[in-house]
Amino acid sequence: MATRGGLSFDPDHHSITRLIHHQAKTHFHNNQLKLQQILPRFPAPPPPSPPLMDAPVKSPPTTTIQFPVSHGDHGKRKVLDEMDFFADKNEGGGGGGRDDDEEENVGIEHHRLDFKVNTGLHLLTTANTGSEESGVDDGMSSIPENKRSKIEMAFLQSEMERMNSENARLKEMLDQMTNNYNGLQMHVLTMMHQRSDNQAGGATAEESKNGHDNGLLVPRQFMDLGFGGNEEGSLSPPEGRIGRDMPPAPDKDVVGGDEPCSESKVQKLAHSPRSVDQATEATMRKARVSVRARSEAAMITDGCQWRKYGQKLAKGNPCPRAYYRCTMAAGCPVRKQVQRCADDTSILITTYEGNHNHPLPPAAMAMASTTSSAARMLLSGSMPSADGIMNSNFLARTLLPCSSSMATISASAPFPTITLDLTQSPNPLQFPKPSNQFPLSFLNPSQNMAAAGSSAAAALLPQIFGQALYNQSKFSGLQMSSAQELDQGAHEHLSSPLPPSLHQACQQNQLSETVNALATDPNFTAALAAAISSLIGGGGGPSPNNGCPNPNNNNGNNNNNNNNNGNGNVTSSNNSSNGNNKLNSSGFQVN
DNA sequence: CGATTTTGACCGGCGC
DNA sequence: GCGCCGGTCAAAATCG
Repeated sequence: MATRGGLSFDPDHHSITRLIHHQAKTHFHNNQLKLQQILPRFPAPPPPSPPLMDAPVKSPPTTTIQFPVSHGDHGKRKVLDEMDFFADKNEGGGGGGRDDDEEENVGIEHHRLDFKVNTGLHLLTTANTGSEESGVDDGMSSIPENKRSKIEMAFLQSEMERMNSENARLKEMLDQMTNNYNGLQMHVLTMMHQRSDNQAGGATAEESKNGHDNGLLVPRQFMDLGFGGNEEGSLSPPEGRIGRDMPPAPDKDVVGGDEPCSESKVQKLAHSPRSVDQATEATMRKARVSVRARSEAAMITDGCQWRKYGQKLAKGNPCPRAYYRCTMAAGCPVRKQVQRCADDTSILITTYEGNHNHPLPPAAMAMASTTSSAARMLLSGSMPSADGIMNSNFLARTLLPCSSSMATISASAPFPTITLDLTQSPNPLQFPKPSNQFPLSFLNPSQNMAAAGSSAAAALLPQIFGQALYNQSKFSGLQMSSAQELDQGAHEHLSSPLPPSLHQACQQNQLSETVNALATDPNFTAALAAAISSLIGGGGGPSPNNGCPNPNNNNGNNNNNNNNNGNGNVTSSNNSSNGNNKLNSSGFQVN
């Protein structure tokens, strides 16, 4: 490694760029030698590089070797040259800037290009891109030092650009393959699950009818990812059910939150004409999906719009619990509770209940599909038995194939609850680190990510947590008929400020990396939190709405109306993050 | 001024 | 029956 092709590589510097440079030059030199053997008609390249790099200098007339150089002499010659070598197809397509007098050389050029393409691996061939650079080597001795260094610099730059783009392409491909793999895995698992359900008599025809019990579910134009609109429609008045607008009685009936798993109610419903559906619905509505995510924000981004309707201090947790209901549609019964973990206040626990009865934006759909799938599977597994016995491992794998340890089921009543823990590290095999993956990632991973789309990351910071969840659900493969649809949705969701390439890189690479990084890299998490804080501008950062209150919740915990902490005045300090609440409600802001 | 948040009060289930 | 507790209501306050 120290020496190659007669050039010495200084191991002390460990300069990758030098190495690349050296290898490229070596390859090119070899190719040039072969060229000269095979195409004796063409004289050995006169020191072409200087003209190549220092544009204005006389360029050898029609010397074929120089031909590519003369193509796109518009300043960014490097790139054009590179493109030329790869795109002989494109070349034929009427390459801009080709002179007529050069036409006679076309055949020769193609011949030569073909040869070059066949001389080695694609990667190496591209390394030869600066074929004219060969002249760099050849004429190196006669070139002034500064010119030589210039040439080398330019070459290195072009090399790096090329490698970066290649790196991005490879990443893309790998991500797609990963997605496909996960999707297939999901399909297999869900089919197995379906079969086992059918055997156990548990997988209901209802679910199948509704198309909710397998991973092949069609998105249903974003409609009610939980139980179909039929159920919600049948149960819920079309509108005016939220908050003050809604008549009290129907609300409670519909929400059913007041009767935790009461069998009497289920039985009552079972006797009604809509018995099975209703019973399932009633139980379903009580099923809860809890998402644990490490976040300093007051609320994770799930794409929905929420309105806070209450806050209390729950027993055993000094952090207040906030109650939200979905406000994206008038009658949406979905509610969620947000509370920080008592043990680790950096963990935000979001518990969802119910199913949306309205269209959802893609980002929201991802979360909704994940949670509603979790709830459905939880119920489908738990309903037949009183204890809610089911194979949690299977469920976990089905929900989160990337990390089977991330989903846990709480057997504790009153509500069957499944917890998706996004605070744990996913299986590293699912997302190999870029640095291991791509030989050209001589940047450290964070740099790599930054290179992939740092600006995009900045633009997406408010969504990253949601995107983490989004990707999680994406890889779960639940509810989505194809990864493309999710991708599309994500593209729509992310589309605005990004150029296509960056957009795609961001979508397919960065976000998945982000998920990984979020779970694995504490530094990244910290940086992310800091960035979010700065974005929010509050600076106060980690004193979110539901952040643990100051320890002055004197009266302690167990007052009837816990939210007032006993004297009603303290609450304002508890909720001192008032300003934050506003932002929270958007559902697209991680506040 | 409408939308949202705050917050004290209220309701209902549950355990004793 | 009583108190605890989780959950919700709804008037007042706040925000944009």
